[in-house]
Amino acid sequence: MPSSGAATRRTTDPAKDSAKHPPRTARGARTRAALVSAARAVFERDGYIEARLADITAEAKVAAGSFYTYFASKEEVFAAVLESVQEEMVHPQVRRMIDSDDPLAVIEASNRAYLLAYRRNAKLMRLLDQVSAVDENVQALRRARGQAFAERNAQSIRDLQARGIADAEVDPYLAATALSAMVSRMAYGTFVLGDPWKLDDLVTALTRLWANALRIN
Amino acid sequence: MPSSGAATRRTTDPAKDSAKHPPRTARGARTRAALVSAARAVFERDGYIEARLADITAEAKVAAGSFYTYFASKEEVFAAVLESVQEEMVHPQVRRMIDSDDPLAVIEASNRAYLLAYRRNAKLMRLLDQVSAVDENVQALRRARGQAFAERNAQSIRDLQARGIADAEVDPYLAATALSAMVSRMAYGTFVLGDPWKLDDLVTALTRLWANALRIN
Amino acid sequence: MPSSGAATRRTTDPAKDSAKHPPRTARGARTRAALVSAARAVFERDGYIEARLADITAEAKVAAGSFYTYFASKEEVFAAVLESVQEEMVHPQVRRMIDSDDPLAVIEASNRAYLLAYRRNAKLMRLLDQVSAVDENVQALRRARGQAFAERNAQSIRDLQARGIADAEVDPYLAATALSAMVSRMAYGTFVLGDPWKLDDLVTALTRLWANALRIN
Amino acid sequence: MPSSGAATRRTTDPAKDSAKHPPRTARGARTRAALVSAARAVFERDGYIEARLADITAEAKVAAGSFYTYFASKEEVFAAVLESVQEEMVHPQVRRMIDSDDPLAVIEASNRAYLLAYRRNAKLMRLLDQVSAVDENVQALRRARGQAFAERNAQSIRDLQARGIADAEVDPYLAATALSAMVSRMAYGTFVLGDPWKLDDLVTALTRLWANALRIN
DNA sequence: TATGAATGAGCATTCATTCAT
DNA sequence: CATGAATGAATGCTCATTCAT
Repeated sequence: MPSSGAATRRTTDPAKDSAKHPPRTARGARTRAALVSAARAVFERDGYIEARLADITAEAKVAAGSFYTYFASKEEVFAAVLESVQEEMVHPQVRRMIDSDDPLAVIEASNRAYLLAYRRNAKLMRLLDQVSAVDENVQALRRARGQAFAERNAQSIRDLQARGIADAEVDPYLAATALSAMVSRMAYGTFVLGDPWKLDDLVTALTRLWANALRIN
Repeated sequence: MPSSGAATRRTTDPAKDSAKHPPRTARGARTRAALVSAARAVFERDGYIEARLADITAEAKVAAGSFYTYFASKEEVFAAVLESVQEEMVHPQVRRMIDSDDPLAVIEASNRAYLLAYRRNAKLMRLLDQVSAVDENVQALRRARGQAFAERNAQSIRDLQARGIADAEVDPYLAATALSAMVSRMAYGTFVLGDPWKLDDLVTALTRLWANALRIN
Repeated sequence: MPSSGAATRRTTDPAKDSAKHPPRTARGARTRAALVSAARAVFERDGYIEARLADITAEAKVAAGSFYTYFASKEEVFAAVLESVQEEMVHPQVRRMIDSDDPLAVIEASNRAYLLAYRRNAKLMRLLDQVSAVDENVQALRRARGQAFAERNAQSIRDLQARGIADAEVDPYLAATALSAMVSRMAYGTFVLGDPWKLDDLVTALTRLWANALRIN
Repeated sequence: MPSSGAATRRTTDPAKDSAKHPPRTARGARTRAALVSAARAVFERDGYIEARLADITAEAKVAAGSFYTYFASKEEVFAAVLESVQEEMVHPQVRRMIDSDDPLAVIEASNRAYLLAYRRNAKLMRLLDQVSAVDENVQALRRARGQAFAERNAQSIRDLQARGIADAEVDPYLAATALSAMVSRMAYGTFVLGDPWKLDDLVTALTRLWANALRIN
């Protein structure tokens, strides 16, 4: 409402033409990048809800109106922030188990990698959690990502079951979802909420729980 | 709470007399109750952030100003809402395992009870999740509650370990936390986000994973 | 976006609940009246387009936000202004000619009355013209009013034709519309645009043209 | 223009070099033409008030800044648009009556020509009406044009009066103004507002009214 | 000349909070 | 206690206009 702002002007609302077209100039690219970077800083500092567009433009040392050259809303910059950190966001997964692999070692490595990545991006993860609670698009994005990982992990579990070294009774997809959730939630507690676990203890314990849960060996 | 660079937003004195003396008359009690009930409805409908005090007073069929007779802020009504549903909030836990119990049956019963309670209060749980992402007090409350349950479950695990029927290698408290997190997160996915698990399948699978994880038997 | 103003909040847009409910207090009634009166003054001074809600609230010596207690938009206050001057707006019409009347005298009287009323409300008429050019609702209102008068005048013409003292060849409704338009347009030119006609000359000339056009006698 | 109490809104120096020297190259001429053409399209589509310079430059496939190479403001492009359609704008008039002409036939032909021209340029006329309500220059232009036609028609009337075939009692200039207004207003109603008159009926009726009004014959 | 990014004043609108009745 | 009108700071957003390239 956005009609929002000044009086509504357009009678035809072209669905808030998103995307705004990318910068056509080097200067434009710089400004856009400054905005995305400033947005990340402000979001991480103040949280998504409290973040004011004015704070973002101030942080980017850019005029208030310039924001709208590149983004149509707070949601949109947030999406751009996510995009810009996509590789950091990559959810490390339990790699596909290969016959030759030692399953325990693979699980441990995966968990360690996941937790390290989480710790590295703890602020971002907190942010993502906040936004998910409020923005349906982000929530959907997050679910989709989670499901993709669950599916991969499910495949690993199927492999192990096929090799006869994992409990054949558990539903691979449900188990993958649940165990991933367990690890993810512990990472959240530790790195976002500040639960006082030590990384190595976490890795050891979660790996053992995970392996036990699948009755590996 | 953001230590934003932006100007202070609230003009209210932080030392504001919170807790607002309780109603002294029957009429006052009724009004207060109407506000709490309306607040819950509005919060569940619109979410915490979107909820306007005006909506709450409207829903309660009470004048806007009357709100401040009983509460000093949105946070405060929310606390009152939580208070009013405290018993529903009681987090069913894995009951202390007693020698005579069949551990598996106990775990299954606990999980089923937990999931049923979660399903019954799904709206509230979603709400709690939203508010936690935004209000530090609620977040702290939630953590405290979670830790209490974890501690109880940890004790159960210690018992099982002492009886020699659970993996002695796992840290009881960490395991309790992680497994509780797993169940809780699956409940959230299912009843809040709408993941399409069936209750019985969930109970069965989570119970098996939990039992396996502790190498029970 | 309306969206509009701050970020869009409601997911359910109840079609901009117009009407806002009338004041329930004497004070409220006074404030509302002050706003309507201020709005009229500002509209007449600055024109509809240039009028700022801030100017209106300032003129009414009322806080900016109070505007929205009674109106949802500029259009809505404008409607209230029109309502408040409804009787002044009453378009004097050519009264139904009765057998005993002297048609010429009736026409002259009607035209004089119309022109006087127009002169009295010249600012308002200018305003109405401006808004009609921009707001479809007002345009529709104006047309409806015009058509009603045309219909009455048409009936007068039919009477005269029936009595054999008006040109039977002219379409009564079309003639009524056209001759009313002629008078109205001259009033606009004179009292709004400042064409230098003298009232009596106008009355005389228009009456003669009108009577001639119908070949009265 | 409002002598509003509000702060001055435009920062532009009123002594701004209007008229912007004409294009010096062929390319410049093309760009200017594209802007004028785009402006007309946008004005007719969105109305003068709603039209954004950005829409015009977009429609012209020209950069935003290029606008100011040729025009200093929206008013100025609008003037250029009017200029570019000047011949279409030519208000067909009641041609000077020549002794040999059949006055009725001349009037009918003039009215028909006028109405046809109006129909052809209905969008433009609507636009002109809108802008007149807001821009004093355009309003003045329109009045001047109207007066010129009135003067010509007045001369025709004088001729007819001199020939003894028109009512000598009517003021030629006032009558010319009033009858022109009548026709013009009916054209507006029909072609802009959508009153359901048929062209031929209009021509017939207006011609008869006009002729009657002057007591021709 | 053309480009398109940057600017920033200007304005509408929301809503928690106060307070006279 | 209840009422509901008044308040006004806070903020998002628009768009004419400038200017470096």
